[in-house]
Amino acid sequence: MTPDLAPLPGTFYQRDAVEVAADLIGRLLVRRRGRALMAGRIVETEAYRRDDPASHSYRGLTRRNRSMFGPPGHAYVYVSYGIHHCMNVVTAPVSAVLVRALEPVLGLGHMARHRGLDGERVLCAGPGRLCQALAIDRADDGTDLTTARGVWVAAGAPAAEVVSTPRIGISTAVELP
DNA sequence: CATTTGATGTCCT
DNA sequence: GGACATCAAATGC
Repeated sequence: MTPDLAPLPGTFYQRDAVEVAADLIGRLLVRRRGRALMAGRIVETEAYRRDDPASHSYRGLTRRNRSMFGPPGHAYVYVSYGIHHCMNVVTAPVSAVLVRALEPVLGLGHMARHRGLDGERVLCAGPGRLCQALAIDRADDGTDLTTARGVWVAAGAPAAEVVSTPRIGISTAVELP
């Protein structure tokens, strides 16, 4: 019953961000750091197209968002509110999908340790929390998600049904689903 | 229980 | 100086 952890191919990311955001639900976000192997089922995502005023790419290239202007299929990791890290997958064109929540699947002990928790059970619910659980930070920005190094996305079991809601935690362009 | 506040990198005006 | 794709702890009902 070991899940297939092979990375999804680059073609997966060569699509519109909204399409990729829906297709990511049910997939596995896999993290290997040294001997530690962790994985979680992606259960919540958010698409940020280039023409979205809430997207970091909307106002053009900066030092922070450089990865969003690179090839699809790479990671865009940024620092949020000066404290937390958030991880996106870059899609075509100059767009990205924020990974907002995971259902922990593999390496829960590592996740809990990275979170600095003992009894706490909220491991990966929230973009900042999941990056802390998987020990993802700016050093992982730009990682090629199509190779099994560092961090990547595996096939998992794509969700049969995906629901769309107003976006979470933003104040610009809140009307976009 | 709900609401407020403190932590503070990066980009904005 | 202010805003922000956040989170946890403190404070107020």
